[in-house]
Amino acid sequence: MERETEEAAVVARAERRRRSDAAIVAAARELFAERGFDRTTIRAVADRAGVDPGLVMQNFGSKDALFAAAARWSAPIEQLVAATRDELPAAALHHVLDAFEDPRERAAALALMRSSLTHEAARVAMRDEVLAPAQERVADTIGGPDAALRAAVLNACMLGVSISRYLLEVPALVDADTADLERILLPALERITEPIR
Amino acid sequence: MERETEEAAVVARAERRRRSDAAIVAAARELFAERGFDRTTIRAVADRAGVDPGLVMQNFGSKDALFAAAARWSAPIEQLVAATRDELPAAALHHVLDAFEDPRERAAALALMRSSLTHEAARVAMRDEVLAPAQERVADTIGGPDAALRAAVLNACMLGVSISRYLLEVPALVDADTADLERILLPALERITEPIR
DNA sequence: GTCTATATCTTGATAGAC
DNA sequence: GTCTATCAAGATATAGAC
Repeated sequence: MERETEEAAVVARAERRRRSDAAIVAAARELFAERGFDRTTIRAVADRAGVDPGLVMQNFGSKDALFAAAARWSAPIEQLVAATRDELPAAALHHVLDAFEDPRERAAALALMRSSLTHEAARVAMRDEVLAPAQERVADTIGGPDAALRAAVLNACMLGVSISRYLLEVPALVDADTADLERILLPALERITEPIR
Repeated sequence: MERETEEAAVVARAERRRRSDAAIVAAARELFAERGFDRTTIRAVADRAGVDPGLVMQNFGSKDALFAAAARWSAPIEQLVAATRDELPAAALHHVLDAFEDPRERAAALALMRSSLTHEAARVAMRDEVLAPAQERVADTIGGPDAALRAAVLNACMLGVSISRYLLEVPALVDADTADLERILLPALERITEPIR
């Protein structure tokens, strides 16, 4: 009997730990997304998660490690690899816009994006783990001598629209819906991915 | 004679003040461009300018005021208003790229751009004093119901390319020269500014 | 597992000597 | 005009009690 209660205690402890960590990561994601890395404090994360600041350090080790756990953004690139050249512009557009639909993914994406200009780890993650894989897939589908540059420009345009819409909050882009963006953006993206004349 | 030496002293004092301020603003511009608002300290600015930290506060009052003096970016929009609809894509492209040629303007532009995602004053300045005026001029030239949105998307793409190239340092964009960017980007921008079919 | 207390550092800003 | 000295606030991180 003693054995069982011990096991139960271990399970309960692990469960509590799991819940605490989940709450901490969720709170960190939100705050990093709202304020960026530098202006987000361990204390503020602990407050929002309803735990003690010391616990955050205990469980994650450092602020940088917490950021890495919270701002990891892995947009699924299946739709990107599956797309033919003709489908590429629409696939790229929705590849990005879809990321801002699911609240969790949205917060993680915003956290990484907002910090990518002022936090070195975020910049490298954005460039090498988010943009580079997408660029590679797109370049493969485009082909030709300028493929890498064309894919990079396509990426850059989608990034600029995302930043303007979700971070800078440019009115015209905030007010626009998905259909508006498709109507204006798709023809332009087609000119980037189209075969060399 | 006493009068004249007094005047000379005043002039010399004003001259020294002018030089100190210029050195401080130049140093601040560089550091804000390199590290952003939060990671730039008054002490670091003073060090690079070769003056005392106290002098920076004395002459500018606050870190925010120093940022406003250093990161003010007023890209000339004459070429943008003068452009016809056909000339608009090229004018918009060079409107941006030219800003990164002159070292002083480049540093001021980078300072504002880098901080615009994490510093509220920089975000508002970027949105309302840099993007909005350009958007207005472009929209006027484009005309039609979607003019504002089209102009905003054009702005966003140029911003995304600038951020990817100068801040994130995406290799394919860093390696590209002006001619490369024109070749890839211009046809795409034309699709944004062209008349409704 | 969780929290308290605190060490250590760094910041923006101020007061006053020179 | 410029610099020295210092304040007060806030940060991350650590050690140890519970």
